[in-house]
Amino acid sequence: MKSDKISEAVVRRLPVYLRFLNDLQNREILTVSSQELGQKLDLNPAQIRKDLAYFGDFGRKGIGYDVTYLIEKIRHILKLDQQLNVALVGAGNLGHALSNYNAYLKDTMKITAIFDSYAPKVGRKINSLTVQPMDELGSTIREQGIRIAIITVPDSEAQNVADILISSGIEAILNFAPVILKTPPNIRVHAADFTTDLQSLAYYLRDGKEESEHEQQ
Amino acid sequence: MKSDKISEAVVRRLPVYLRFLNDLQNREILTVSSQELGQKLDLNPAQIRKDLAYFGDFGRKGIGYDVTYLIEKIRHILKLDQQLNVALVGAGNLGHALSNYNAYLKDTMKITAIFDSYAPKVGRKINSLTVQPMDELGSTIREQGIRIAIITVPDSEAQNVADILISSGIEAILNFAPVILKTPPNIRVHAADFTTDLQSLAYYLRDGKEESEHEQQ
DNA sequence: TAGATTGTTAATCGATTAACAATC
DNA sequence: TAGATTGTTAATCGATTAACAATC
Repeated sequence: MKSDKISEAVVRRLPVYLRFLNDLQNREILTVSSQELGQKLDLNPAQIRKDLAYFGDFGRKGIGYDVTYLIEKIRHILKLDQQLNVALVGAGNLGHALSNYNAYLKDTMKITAIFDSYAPKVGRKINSLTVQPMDELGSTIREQGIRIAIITVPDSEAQNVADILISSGIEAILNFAPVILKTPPNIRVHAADFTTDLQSLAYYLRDGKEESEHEQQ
Repeated sequence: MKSDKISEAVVRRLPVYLRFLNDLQNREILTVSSQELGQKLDLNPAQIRKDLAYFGDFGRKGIGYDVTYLIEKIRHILKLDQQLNVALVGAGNLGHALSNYNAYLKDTMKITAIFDSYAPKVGRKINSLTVQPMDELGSTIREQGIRIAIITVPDSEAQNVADILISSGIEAILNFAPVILKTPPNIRVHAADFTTDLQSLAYYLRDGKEESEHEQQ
């Protein structure tokens, strides 16, 4: 059955499926079942079948899923079957690191513009991209048809940068700054804040006596 | 009411509360209600009260929560009231970037050792830490009492590094490599894979006609 | 045909939210 | 006292899992 509203949990699993399917394709495996998929990805096979069935009948009863076909379908669902240019704001160490992932993201998604407000950084080259000043942001976004931005500026600047991005027409933001951005409801924001990840990880450390009853899942 | 098993969703919100409370403390605000908290963090006030109540009665009816007291409590729950040393494996760009967050994490969590398997990187300095070879990993982890590790190596090496870390006694891993690590159930792993974030973000891009009915939440 | 595996409905489980008595 | 706000129970909502008919 098609459409309904798709939950965020489902959407977040799709890239995970895609990544593993690409792997299978590289190993020239033609077909995969929800059971194998579930085993490798630590997910319930019924969940995988259900996730995929939201978008169409991609499998064949008795057979499983054709790897190449499913890749194509998921890429389409995620809109990765078109070139998506990404802007990166904040040319610090983290921004620098992320721009290296261009190769991994292949042709479909690519950081094609880097901005920084700090004058001495402007004009420097990062992997063949030249760091641009913030006042070129609007025009570059329009020219390159950029719809997604990554924020890697210090937290004190993040909200301001987000506001500028949004007024320049950006639709989605991946925010690495450890702050909660206030944005209009039609802008999609994902938090990629590793300090939160790290701190929640500490909770699960074992600690001798009194709390050894929380089973770490 | 104390204990029960705490869900992961609850644990992941605690660092978010903590971050905002630190903010309030810096602004010398003494007290906060679940309503204000909910407003700023985009969460339901009842959820916040319930989350906190799992761990104790931290609030005062009619008043709210004492900021300083609540910070202290959450820090204790997350085990951030002790020094936690963190190992970082992979001295590439991303590893380099993360080591800069030491200042942000304050005294409680700190990257205190960096490892890399690539000989020319060994011996280099990154923010006052010297990159160590992989064969010093076990001894350093023991000496420094390190219990948490961050993996920032290429995906092809990630599983191998994880195995080494686990056999050296690490309890929790923050994994930046875009692979699903196979680990024993008593090891806590959080995925910090920004390629997944980015790809799921693309799903929510607007696209003219046929799919304009998925409301982006 | 027999075995495998999907798509889907129904059952279960868990998390979020509403409501309110207790109380500062 | 009146107003505010907690902690907690009950209601709701949503997501996961089990089960199975359909079918390759």
